[in-house]
Amino acid sequence: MPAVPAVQGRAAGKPGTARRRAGRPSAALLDKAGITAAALELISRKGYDGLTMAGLAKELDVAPSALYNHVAAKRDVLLLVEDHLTSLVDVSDFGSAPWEEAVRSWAWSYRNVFAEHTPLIPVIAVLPVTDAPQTLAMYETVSKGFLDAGFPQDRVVSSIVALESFIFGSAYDVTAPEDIFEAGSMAGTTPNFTAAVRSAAAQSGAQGRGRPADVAFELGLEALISGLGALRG
Amino acid sequence: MPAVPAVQGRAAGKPGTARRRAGRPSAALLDKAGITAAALELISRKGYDGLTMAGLAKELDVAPSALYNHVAAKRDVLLLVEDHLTSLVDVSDFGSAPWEEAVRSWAWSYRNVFAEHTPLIPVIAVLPVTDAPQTLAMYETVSKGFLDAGFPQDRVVSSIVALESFIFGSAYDVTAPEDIFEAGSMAGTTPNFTAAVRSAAAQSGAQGRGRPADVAFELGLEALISGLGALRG
DNA sequence: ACCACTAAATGAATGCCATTCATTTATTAG
DNA sequence: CTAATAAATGAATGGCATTCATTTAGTGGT
Repeated sequence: MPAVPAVQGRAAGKPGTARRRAGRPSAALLDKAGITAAALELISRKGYDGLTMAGLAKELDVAPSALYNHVAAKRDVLLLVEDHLTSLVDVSDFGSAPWEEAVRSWAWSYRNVFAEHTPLIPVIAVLPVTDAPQTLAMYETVSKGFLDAGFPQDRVVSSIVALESFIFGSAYDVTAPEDIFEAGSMAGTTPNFTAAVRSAAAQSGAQGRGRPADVAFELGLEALISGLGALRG
Repeated sequence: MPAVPAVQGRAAGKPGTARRRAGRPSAALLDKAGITAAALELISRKGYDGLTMAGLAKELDVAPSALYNHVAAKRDVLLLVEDHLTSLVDVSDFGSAPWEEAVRSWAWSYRNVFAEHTPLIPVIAVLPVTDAPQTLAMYETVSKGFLDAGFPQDRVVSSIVALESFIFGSAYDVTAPEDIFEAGSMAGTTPNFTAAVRSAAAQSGAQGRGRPADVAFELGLEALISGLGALRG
């Protein structure tokens, strides 16, 4: 177990750098924190398509196979990233603000964080919480907020799951192109839909309303907040 | 353009079958409908991991490269499958039942169809409707339902998007393992969450309530229906 | 009737990717 | 001191989507 892992990356592989010889180095080059940081850096620079085990290894100035001493598979890397991102979600209003407001700020923050990381959503959705301590911590804070707000204990998890489902779906929506609903040559066959799309576009142009994805998210979130809020005892 | 494409598959590649010689065959072996059908068959048999271009080609008794005369990339195959699945979504209550009920049956049907096909969700979410005629047709029907129910034109699209986001997120939830929320060794540090999880499990065991994913979906859907319903003029 | 063009197939690459394994070297436990 | 373990390299491996040259068959124009 490495006590204090060495600084990682070291100006990743300058051309002239002497090749490291085989065998265990005196100080470990890798650890989970470093792998996570490098993965995030790589993702922000090249996107999720650019996140390959080979690319990650290069970022860390290490052979690809070295990564497998620390993670069993690429999925584990995604898991590390996911858990780190969850720690960025703002839960601070739980305990200090009314339930409605706490949910509102949590949900917006949660959506915004994962809108940039939608490839993780399939991973999260199936991820046992045991494997993700930060994620578990978030659930604890949110659960306490719901219980303190008077939710019956047996409705808390379902309510959170419902909100989360909406949040994940909405995160995808953020990544959609602006003109996703333009029917093009088919417009003639879909008069009602086409009119609705045009009307929404006109609205968002004239009014000071934000991006379509934000409008839909606000609409759905407020509906969920008031609908779920009615469950409180 | 093939007038009447030949029956496809033909007991896919019996060992003894003579190898087809190179060159264009008299009757086209492939078309989009056949590719779609074979893809669905393959998916249902081997799942989305088993849906490879090579596997699809084998299913159709054809060389992999032949597929590229009909689709530009694998993404196009997914698109064909997506559009076909959308045609299975039940929109029949729009026009014959009250708005609330129509939305309810549509949403359940939509979720159930895509719960088996979550790998398509990232594709759908970014898919311009022009490329998917069945999907466009669904939007038309649903839009008309909203307008007839008295929704202001400029809120229709946002409302549908909000519902869809919830539906997609909930489809993932269906695929989650039952014990996803078991905190295991960390349970001690998350008392509120752990209690809520146990309480929900007890409820669903004692009561006749369905799977957790169904409970959460119903909860969120009813909240959205009543929240969005308030927008009607 | 001929000929150029296009459509639809084969089969052989190509390059990328995650993962595995044998090997080497260093640290640690008994 | 020695055996076990940890952490690195480097060389496979097998699967994957995709491309390209080639072959054959239909089609439209003169």
